[in-house]
Amino acid sequence: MGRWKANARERLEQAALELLLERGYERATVAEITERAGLTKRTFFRHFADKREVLFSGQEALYKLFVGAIVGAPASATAIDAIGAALEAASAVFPPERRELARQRQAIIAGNTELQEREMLKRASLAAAMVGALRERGVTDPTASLAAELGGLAFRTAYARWVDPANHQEFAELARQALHELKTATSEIA
Amino acid sequence: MGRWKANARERLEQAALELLLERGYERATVAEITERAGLTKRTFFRHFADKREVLFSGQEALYKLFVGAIVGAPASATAIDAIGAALEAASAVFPPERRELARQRQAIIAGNTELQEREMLKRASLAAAMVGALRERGVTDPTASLAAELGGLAFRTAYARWVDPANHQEFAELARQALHELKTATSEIA
DNA sequence: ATGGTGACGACACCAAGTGTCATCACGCCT
DNA sequence: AGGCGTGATGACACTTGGTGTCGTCACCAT
Repeated sequence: MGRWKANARERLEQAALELLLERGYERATVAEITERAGLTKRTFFRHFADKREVLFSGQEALYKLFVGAIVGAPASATAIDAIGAALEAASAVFPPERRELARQRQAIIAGNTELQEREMLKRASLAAAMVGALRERGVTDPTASLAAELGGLAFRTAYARWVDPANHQEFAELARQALHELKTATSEIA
Repeated sequence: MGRWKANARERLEQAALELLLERGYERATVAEITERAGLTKRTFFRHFADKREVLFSGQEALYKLFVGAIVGAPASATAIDAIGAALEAASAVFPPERRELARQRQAIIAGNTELQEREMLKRASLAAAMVGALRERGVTDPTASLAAELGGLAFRTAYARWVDPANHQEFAELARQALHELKTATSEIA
Protein backbone atom coordinates (compact mmCIF):
# COMPACT_ATOMS: atom_id res chain seq x y z
CA MET A 1 0.00 0.00 0.00
CA GLY A 2 2.48 2.57 -1.07
CA ARG A 3 0.00 5.18 -2.22
CA TRP A 4 -0.28 8.43 -0.43
CA LYS A 5 -3.02 10.92 -0.97
CA ALA A 6 -2.95 14.45 0.32
CA ASN A 7 -4.87 15.71 3.39
CA ALA A 8 -3.52 13.03 5.68
CA ARG A 9 -3.98 15.26 8.70
CA GLU A 10 -7.54 16.21 7.85
CA ARG A 11 -8.45 12.62 7.08
CA LEU A 12 -7.10 11.60 10.47
CA GLU A 13 -9.10 14.31 12.20
CA GLN A 14 -12.26 13.29 10.39
CA ALA A 15 -11.79 9.59 11.08
CA ALA A 16 -11.03 10.32 14.72
CA LEU A 17 -14.14 12.47 15.16
CA GLU A 18 -16.37 9.78 13.68
CA LEU A 19 -14.87 6.90 15.60
CA LEU A 20 -14.66 8.72 18.92
CA LEU A 21 -18.29 9.76 18.57
CA GLU A 22 -19.32 6.17 17.88
CA ARG A 23 -17.38 4.44 20.61
CA GLY A 24 -16.06 7.09 22.98
CA TYR A 25 -12.48 8.14 23.49
CA GLU A 26 -11.23 5.21 25.54
CA ARG A 27 -12.92 2.48 23.54
CA ALA A 28 -11.34 3.59 20.25
CA THR A 29 -7.69 2.88 19.57
CA VAL A 30 -5.28 4.91 17.50
CA ALA A 31 -4.75 1.90 15.27
CA GLU A 32 -8.47 1.82 14.52
CA ILE A 33 -8.53 5.53 13.72
CA THR A 34 -5.63 5.25 11.32
CA GLU A 35 -7.15 2.15 9.75
CA ARG A 36 -10.31 4.10 9.00
CA ALA A 37 -8.22 6.90 7.53
CA GLY A 38 -6.18 4.45 5.43
CA LEU A 39 -2.94 5.24 7.23
CA THR A 40 -0.77 3.72 9.95
CA LYS A 41 -0.27 4.36 13.62
CA ARG A 42 3.17 5.83 13.04
CA THR A 43 1.77 8.43 10.67
CA PHE A 44 -0.81 9.50 13.24
CA PHE A 45 1.94 10.37 15.68
CA ARG A 46 3.80 12.30 13.01
CA HIS A 47 0.83 14.65 12.70
CA PHE A 48 -0.28 14.77 16.34
CA ALA A 49 1.88 14.76 19.44
CA ASP A 50 -0.48 12.33 21.16
CA LYS A 51 -3.93 10.81 20.88
CA ARG A 52 -5.62 13.73 22.65
CA GLU A 53 -4.19 16.36 20.36
CA VAL A 54 -6.24 15.24 17.36
CA LEU A 55 -9.20 17.04 18.96
CA PHE A 56 -7.34 20.29 19.65
CA SER A 57 -5.98 21.42 16.34
CA GLY A 58 -7.50 24.90 16.03
CA GLN A 59 -6.05 26.27 19.25
CA GLU A 60 -3.03 27.92 17.67
CA ALA A 61 -5.23 30.14 15.52
CA LEU A 62 -7.35 31.10 18.51
CA TYR A 63 -4.33 32.25 20.51
CA LYS A 64 -3.16 34.42 17.65
CA LEU A 65 -6.55 36.07 17.26
CA PHE A 66 -6.72 36.83 20.96
CA VAL A 67 -3.19 38.15 21.24
CA GLY A 68 -3.40 40.11 18.01
CA ALA A 69 -6.61 41.83 19.02
CA ILE A 70 -5.28 42.71 22.47
CA VAL A 71 -2.01 44.23 21.31
CA GLY A 72 -3.73 45.83 18.32
CA ALA A 73 -6.45 47.56 20.31
CA PRO A 74 -6.33 51.36 20.30
CA ALA A 75 -4.05 52.92 22.89
CA SER A 76 -7.04 54.55 24.57
CA ALA A 77 -8.66 51.17 25.25
CA THR A 78 -8.73 49.89 28.81
CA ALA A 79 -7.77 46.32 29.69
CA ILE A 80 -11.41 45.26 29.56
CA ASP A 81 -11.88 47.00 26.23
CA ALA A 82 -8.94 45.01 24.86
CA ILE A 83 -10.49 41.80 26.17
CA GLY A 84 -13.72 42.74 24.46
CA ALA A 85 -11.87 43.28 21.20
CA ALA A 86 -10.22 39.88 21.60
CA LEU A 87 -13.58 38.16 22.04
CA GLU A 88 -14.86 39.98 19.00
CA ALA A 89 -11.89 38.80 16.96
CA ALA A 90 -12.24 35.25 18.23
CA SER A 91 -15.74 35.10 16.81
CA ALA A 92 -14.19 34.60 13.39
CA VAL A 93 -13.24 31.06 14.39
CA PHE A 94 -16.80 30.17 15.35
CA PRO A 95 -19.08 30.67 12.37
CA PRO A 96 -22.53 29.03 12.52
CA GLU A 97 -21.41 26.21 10.22
CA ARG A 98 -18.91 25.03 12.78
CA ARG A 99 -21.43 24.80 15.55
CA GLU A 100 -22.39 21.18 14.96
CA LEU A 101 -18.74 20.16 14.78
CA ALA A 102 -18.03 21.99 18.01
CA ARG A 103 -20.96 20.26 19.65
CA GLN A 104 -19.67 16.83 18.68
CA ARG A 105 -16.20 17.70 19.83
CA GLN A 106 -17.50 18.90 23.20
CA ALA A 107 -19.54 15.73 23.62
CA ILE A 108 -16.41 13.62 23.20
CA ILE A 109 -14.37 15.76 25.58
CA ALA A 110 -17.12 15.71 28.19
CA GLY A 111 -16.89 11.94 28.33
CA ASN A 112 -13.21 11.59 29.13
CA THR A 113 -10.97 12.99 31.84
CA GLU A 114 -7.74 12.99 29.85
CA LEU A 115 -9.36 15.21 27.26
CA GLN A 116 -10.64 17.55 29.94
CA GLU A 117 -7.13 17.79 31.31
CA ARG A 118 -5.86 18.78 27.91
CA GLU A 119 -8.59 21.38 27.58
CA MET A 120 -7.75 22.88 30.95
CA LEU A 121 -4.12 23.18 29.93
CA LYS A 122 -5.14 24.95 26.73
CA ARG A 123 -7.28 27.32 28.76
CA ALA A 124 -4.35 28.12 31.01
CA SER A 125 -2.09 28.68 28.01
CA LEU A 126 -4.64 31.04 26.52
CA ALA A 127 -4.91 32.94 29.79
CA ALA A 128 -1.13 33.21 29.99
CA ALA A 129 -1.02 34.50 26.43
CA MET A 130 -3.62 37.11 27.29
CA VAL A 131 -1.66 38.25 30.32
CA GLY A 132 1.44 38.60 28.14
CA ALA A 133 -0.45 40.62 25.56
CA LEU A 134 -1.94 42.89 28.20
CA ARG A 135 1.49 43.48 29.67
CA GLU A 136 2.69 44.60 26.27
CA ARG A 137 0.01 47.28 26.53
CA GLY A 138 1.47 48.41 29.84
CA VAL A 139 -1.13 46.78 32.06
CA THR A 140 0.53 45.75 35.30
CA ASP A 141 0.12 42.47 37.04
CA PRO A 142 -2.80 42.27 39.39
CA THR A 143 -4.98 43.94 36.79
CA ALA A 144 -3.61 41.97 33.86
CA SER A 145 -4.23 38.60 35.52
CA LEU A 146 -7.68 39.65 36.60
CA ALA A 147 -8.65 40.91 33.16
CA ALA A 148 -7.34 37.74 31.53
CA GLU A 149 -9.28 35.58 33.95
CA LEU A 150 -12.38 37.63 33.25
CA GLY A 151 -11.86 37.25 29.53
CA GLY A 152 -11.42 33.53 29.87
CA LEU A 153 -14.59 33.22 31.90
CA ALA A 154 -16.54 35.30 29.39
CA PHE A 155 -15.19 33.18 26.55
CA ARG A 156 -16.13 29.91 28.23
CA THR A 157 -19.58 31.20 29.07
CA ALA A 158 -20.16 32.37 25.51
CA TYR A 159 -18.82 29.14 24.06
CA ALA A 160 -21.03 27.03 26.31
CA ARG A 161 -24.09 29.00 25.21
CA TRP A 162 -23.06 28.90 21.56
CA VAL A 163 -22.79 25.12 21.67
CA ASP A 164 -26.08 24.77 23.55
CA PRO A 165 -28.85 23.83 21.08
CA ALA A 166 -31.27 26.04 23.01
CA ASN A 167 -29.52 29.15 21.73
CA HIS A 168 -29.29 30.31 18.14
CA GLN A 169 -27.41 33.59 18.40
CA GLU A 170 -24.04 34.19 16.85
CA PHE A 171 -20.90 33.77 18.89
CA ALA A 172 -20.00 37.46 18.81
CA GLU A 173 -23.37 38.41 20.24
CA LEU A 174 -23.14 35.79 22.99
CA ALA A 175 -19.63 36.95 23.83
CA ARG A 176 -20.76 40.57 24.16
CA GLN A 177 -23.60 39.48 26.44
CA ALA A 178 -21.34 37.31 28.62
CA LEU A 179 -18.75 40.02 28.99
CA HIS A 180 -21.41 42.57 29.85
CA GLU A 181 -22.90 40.33 32.52
CA LEU A 182 -19.47 39.79 34.02
CA LYS A 183 -18.73 43.50 34.01
CA THR A 184 -21.87 44.29 35.95
CA ALA A 185 -21.23 41.40 38.34
CA THR A 186 -17.73 42.77 38.81
CA SER A 187 -18.95 46.20 39.79
CA GLU A 188 -21.47 44.66 42.20
CA ILE A 189 -18.89 42.43 43.85
CA ALA A 190 -16.53 45.24 44.80
CA MET B 1 -7.47 -1.46 57.79
CA GLY B 2 -4.81 -3.97 57.03
CA ARG B 3 -1.35 -3.19 58.36
CA TRP B 4 1.17 -5.20 56.44
CA LYS B 5 4.48 -3.49 56.29
CA ALA B 6 2.38 -0.39 56.89
CA ASN B 7 2.78 2.98 55.17
CA ALA B 8 2.89 1.56 51.67
CA ARG B 9 1.24 4.67 50.28
CA GLU B 10 3.49 7.06 52.15
CA ARG B 11 6.57 5.08 51.23
CA LEU B 12 5.55 5.27 47.58
CA GLU B 13 5.02 9.04 47.81
CA GLN B 14 8.38 9.52 49.49
CA ALA B 15 10.23 7.32 46.99
CA ALA B 16 8.50 9.07 44.11
CA LEU B 17 9.40 12.53 45.37
CA GLU B 18 13.05 11.59 45.75
CA LEU B 19 13.38 9.85 42.42
CA LEU B 20 11.43 12.44 40.45
CA LEU B 21 13.58 15.19 41.95
CA GLU B 22 16.75 13.34 40.99
CA ARG B 23 15.87 12.40 37.46
CA GLY B 24 12.77 14.31 36.45
CA TYR B 25 9.30 12.94 35.83
CA GLU B 26 9.80 11.41 32.40
CA ARG B 27 13.14 9.78 33.08
CA ALA B 28 11.92 7.91 36.15
CA THR B 29 9.77 4.84 35.68
CA VAL B 30 7.07 3.54 37.98
CA ALA B 31 9.00 0.29 38.31
CA GLU B 32 11.98 2.23 39.63
CA ILE B 33 9.84 4.12 42.12
CA THR B 34 8.30 0.94 43.48
CA GLU B 35 11.70 -0.74 43.58
CA ARG B 36 12.98 2.06 45.79
CA ALA B 37 9.93 1.68 48.02
CA GLY B 38 10.35 -2.08 48.19
CA LEU B 39 7.07 -2.78 46.39
CA THR B 40 5.89 -3.72 42.92
CA LYS B 41 4.42 -1.83 40.01
CA ARG B 42 1.02 -3.40 40.55
CA THR B 43 0.87 -2.13 44.10
CA PHE B 44 1.65 1.39 42.97
CA PHE B 45 -1.44 1.41 40.78
CA ARG B 46 -3.56 0.09 43.62
CA HIS B 47 -2.74 3.22 45.62
CA PHE B 48 -2.68 5.78 42.81
CA ALA B 49 -4.89 5.92 39.76
CA ASP B 50 -1.91 6.78 37.56
CA LYS B 51 1.69 7.90 37.72
CA ARG B 52 0.76 11.59 37.98
CA GLU B 53 -1.53 11.15 40.93
CA VAL B 54 1.30 10.31 43.33
CA LEU B 55 2.08 14.03 43.42
CA PHE B 56 -1.50 15.17 44.07
CA SER B 57 -2.60 13.37 47.18
CA GLY B 58 -3.60 16.27 49.44
CA GLN B 59 -6.18 17.74 47.09
CA GLU B 60 -9.22 16.12 48.67
CA ALA B 61 -8.52 17.79 52.01
CA LEU B 62 -8.09 21.16 50.33
CA TYR B 63 -11.47 20.91 48.61
CA LYS B 64 -13.18 20.10 51.87
CA LEU B 65 -11.59 23.04 53.66
CA PHE B 66 -12.65 25.41 50.90
CA VAL B 67 -16.20 24.15 50.63
CA GLY B 68 -16.66 23.87 54.38
CA ALA B 69 -15.51 27.43 54.96
CA ILE B 70 -17.72 28.81 52.22
CA VAL B 71 -20.93 27.11 53.30
CA GLY B 72 -20.06 27.70 56.97
CA ALA B 73 -19.49 31.43 56.62
CA PRO B 74 -21.99 33.65 58.45
CA ALA B 75 -25.17 34.42 56.56
CA SER B 76 -24.28 38.10 56.52
CA ALA B 77 -21.04 37.41 54.60
CA THR B 78 -20.86 38.43 50.95
CA ALA B 79 -19.50 36.08 48.28
CA ILE B 80 -16.08 37.65 48.56
CA ASP B 81 -16.18 37.38 52.33
CA ALA B 82 -16.88 33.67 51.99
CA ILE B 83 -13.94 33.34 49.61
CA GLY B 84 -11.77 35.11 52.15
CA ALA B 85 -12.88 32.67 54.82
CA ALA B 86 -12.06 29.78 52.52
CA LEU B 87 -8.53 31.07 51.94
CA GLU B 88 -8.13 31.50 55.68
CA ALA B 89 -9.25 27.92 56.26
CA ALA B 90 -6.98 26.60 53.51
CA SER B 91 -3.99 28.03 55.32
CA ALA B 92 -4.18 25.08 57.70
CA VAL B 93 -2.85 22.83 54.93
CA PHE B 94 0.20 25.01 54.36
CA PRO B 95 2.19 25.27 57.58
CA PRO B 96 5.77 26.54 57.32
CA GLU B 97 7.15 23.00 57.69
CA ARG B 98 5.51 21.94 54.44
CA ARG B 99 7.04 24.76 52.47
CA GLU B 100 10.14 22.89 51.39
CA LEU B 101 8.08 19.89 50.35
CA ALA B 102 5.76 22.13 48.36
CA ARG B 103 8.75 23.72 46.68
CA GLN B 104 10.13 20.38 45.58
CA ARG B 105 6.74 19.28 44.35
CA GLN B 106 6.33 22.45 42.32
CA ALA B 107 9.78 22.04 40.81
CA ILE B 108 8.85 18.59 39.54
CA ILE B 109 5.51 19.76 38.17
CA ALA B 110 7.09 22.74 36.45
CA GLY B 111 9.27 20.39 34.44
CA ASN B 112 6.57 18.25 32.87
CA THR B 113 3.49 19.00 30.81
CA GLU B 114 1.44 15.99 31.89
CA LEU B 115 1.75 17.08 35.49
CA GLN B 116 0.73 20.61 34.60
CA GLU B 117 -2.34 19.21 32.89
CA ARG B 118 -3.26 17.34 36.02
CA GLU B 119 -2.77 20.48 38.08
CA MET B 120 -5.01 22.51 35.78
CA LEU B 121 -7.73 19.89 36.11
CA LYS B 122 -7.47 20.04 39.89
CA ARG B 123 -7.74 23.81 39.72
CA ALA B 124 -10.88 23.54 37.64
CA SER B 125 -12.35 21.00 40.05
CA LEU B 126 -11.64 23.32 42.94
CA ALA B 127 -13.25 26.23 41.13
CA ALA B 128 -16.32 24.12 40.37
CA ALA B 129 -16.53 23.08 44.01
CA MET B 130 -16.38 26.72 45.05
CA VAL B 131 -19.15 27.65 42.65
CA GLY B 132 -21.29 24.87 44.08
CA ALA B 133 -20.64 26.00 47.62
CA LEU B 134 -21.45 29.61 46.76
CA ARG B 135 -24.69 28.52 45.13
CA GLU B 136 -25.63 26.80 48.35
CA ARG B 137 -25.35 30.23 49.94
CA GLY B 138 -27.79 31.60 47.41
CA VAL B 139 -25.24 33.34 45.22
CA THR B 140 -26.44 33.24 41.63
CA ASP B 141 -24.41 32.38 38.63
CA PRO B 142 -22.54 35.24 37.07
CA THR B 143 -21.46 36.36 40.53
CA ALA B 144 -20.69 32.86 41.81
CA SER B 145 -18.42 32.02 38.88
CA LEU B 146 -16.69 35.36 39.13
CA ALA B 147 -16.10 35.05 42.86
CA ALA B 148 -14.78 31.51 42.47
CA GLU B 149 -12.42 32.60 39.72
CA LEU B 150 -11.26 35.46 41.90
CA GLY B 151 -10.69 33.09 44.78
CA GLY B 152 -8.74 30.71 42.60
CA LEU B 153 -6.55 33.52 41.33
CA ALA B 154 -5.91 34.78 44.86
CA PHE B 155 -5.06 31.27 45.98
CA ARG B 156 -2.61 30.69 43.12
CA THR B 157 -0.98 34.05 43.72
CA ALA B 158 -0.60 33.39 47.43
CA TYR B 159 0.70 29.89 46.83
CA ALA B 160 3.27 31.08 44.31
CA ARG B 161 4.55 33.67 46.79
CA TRP B 162 4.52 31.20 49.65
CA VAL B 163 6.68 28.80 47.66
CA ASP B 164 9.02 31.56 46.51
CA PRO B 165 12.17 31.52 48.68
CA ALA B 166 12.23 35.32 48.57
CA ASN B 167 9.20 35.50 50.86
CA HIS B 168 8.98 34.31 54.43
CA GLN B 169 5.45 35.23 55.45
CA GLU B 170 2.84 32.71 56.42
CA PHE B 171 0.34 31.50 53.89
CA ALA B 172 -2.65 33.11 55.57
CA GLU B 173 -0.99 36.52 55.45
CA LEU B 174 -0.03 36.12 51.80
CA ALA B 175 -3.57 35.01 50.98
CA ARG B 176 -5.06 38.09 52.66
CA GLN B 177 -2.66 40.32 50.73
CA ALA B 178 -3.42 38.65 47.40
CA LEU B 179 -7.16 38.84 47.90
CA HIS B 180 -6.93 42.47 48.92
CA GLU B 181 -4.89 43.36 45.84
CA LEU B 182 -7.41 41.60 43.65
CA LYS B 183 -10.32 43.39 45.31
CA THR B 184 -8.81 46.79 44.64
CA ALA B 185 -7.92 45.78 41.08
CA THR B 186 -11.52 44.64 40.66
CA SER B 187 -12.93 47.97 41.74
CA GLU B 188 -10.54 49.79 39.41
CA ILE B 189 -11.38 47.62 36.43
CA ALA B 190 -15.11 48.30 36.54
C1' DA C 1 16.43 9.80 -16.56
C1' DT C 2 18.53 11.06 -12.32
C1' DG C 3 19.16 12.42 -7.89
C1' DG C 4 17.36 14.79 -3.73
C1' DT C 5 13.60 15.61 -0.46
C1' DG C 6 9.86 14.63 2.34
C1' DA C 7 5.95 11.74 3.68
C1' DC C 8 4.68 7.25 4.63
C1' DG C 9 5.00 1.99 5.95
C1' DA C 10 7.16 -1.79 8.57
C1' DC C 11 9.13 -3.32 12.57
C1' DA C 12 11.05 -3.45 17.09
C1' DC C 13 10.82 -1.69 21.45
C1' DC C 14 9.70 0.75 25.99
C1' DA C 15 6.56 2.28 29.55
C1' DA C 16 1.86 3.05 31.46
C1' DG C 17 -2.02 0.68 32.97
C1' DT C 18 -5.21 -3.45 33.73
C1' DG C 19 -7.14 -8.26 34.68
C1' DT C 20 -6.49 -12.35 37.13
C1' DC C 21 -4.98 -15.54 40.26
C1' DA C 22 -1.94 -17.04 43.97
C1' DT C 23 0.02 -15.94 48.44
C1' DC C 24 0.78 -14.28 52.86
C1' DA C 25 0.11 -11.59 57.08
C1' DC C 26 -3.21 -10.26 60.36
C1' DG C 27 -7.37 -10.23 63.35
C1' DC C 28 -11.15 -12.97 64.99
C1' DC C 29 -13.53 -16.88 66.70
C1' DT C 30 -13.83 -21.15 69.07
C1' DA D 1 -3.23 -22.63 70.35
C1' DG D 2 -5.13 -23.47 65.91
C1' DG D 3 -8.18 -22.76 61.98
C1' DC D 4 -10.79 -19.16 59.09
C1' DG D 5 -11.77 -15.17 56.51
C1' DT D 6 -10.19 -10.85 54.74
C1' DG D 7 -7.53 -7.61 52.66
C1' DA D 8 -3.03 -6.16 50.90
C1' DT D 9 0.53 -7.66 48.04
C1' DG D 10 3.27 -10.40 44.34
C1' DA D 11 3.55 -12.61 39.85
C1' DC D 12 2.47 -12.65 35.20
C1' DA D 13 0.39 -11.92 30.92
C1' DC D 14 -1.68 -8.59 28.04
C1' DT D 15 -3.32 -4.15 25.74
C1' DT D 16 -2.33 0.39 24.23
C1' DG D 17 0.09 4.80 23.75
C1' DG D 18 4.20 6.50 22.04
C1' DT D 19 9.17 6.44 19.93
C1' DG D 20 13.45 5.14 17.13
C1' DT D 21 15.06 3.52 12.95
C1' DC D 22 15.26 2.23 8.49
C1' DG D 23 13.48 1.32 4.01
C1' DT D 24 10.33 2.81 0.24
C1' DC D 25 7.95 5.57 -2.87
C1' DA D 26 6.01 9.71 -4.91
C1' DC D 27 7.13 14.31 -6.43
C1' DC D 28 10.04 17.86 -8.26
C1' DA D 29 14.00 20.28 -10.19
C1' DT D 30 17.72 19.70 -12.91
